[in-house]
Amino acid sequence: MNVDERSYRERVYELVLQIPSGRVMTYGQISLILGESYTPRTVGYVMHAAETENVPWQRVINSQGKCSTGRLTIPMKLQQELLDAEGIIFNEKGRCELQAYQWFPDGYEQEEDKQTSLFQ
DNA sequence: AACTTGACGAGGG
DNA sequence: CCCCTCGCCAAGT
Repeated sequence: MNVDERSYRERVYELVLQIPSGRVMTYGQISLILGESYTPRTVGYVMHAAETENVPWQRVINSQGKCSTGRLTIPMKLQQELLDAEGIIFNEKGRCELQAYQWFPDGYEQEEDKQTSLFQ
């Protein structure tokens, strides 16, 4: 019951489980929300075991809007295909528009000032 | 107990 | 855009 008794991994999974289909979060974003000792790298470390834990691991990508699972067991192609099936569109370079797909939990919405100042 | 290894990210060239 | 370096820290050896 106590939140602090949950393992490092479970806190990450609990957050990932909340990501709606067709939306994504980044490793850095998750680390900022969980705070303390969580860093983008450790979040990535946790996620490599996520496929066996019944969590939508494909909805976590890097800050550039790309999948980065290629080096280990999971082909990047598979992650892209799963996200494509959820309606996410990747360009030729394997990148998607984070502005369109990134999801923020309640209380962590992106500040609007930043979005309006980005004229890309 | 020391050392290595990353599903990362920001910054600089 | 791509490539490199460095900081970060849990887990595995």
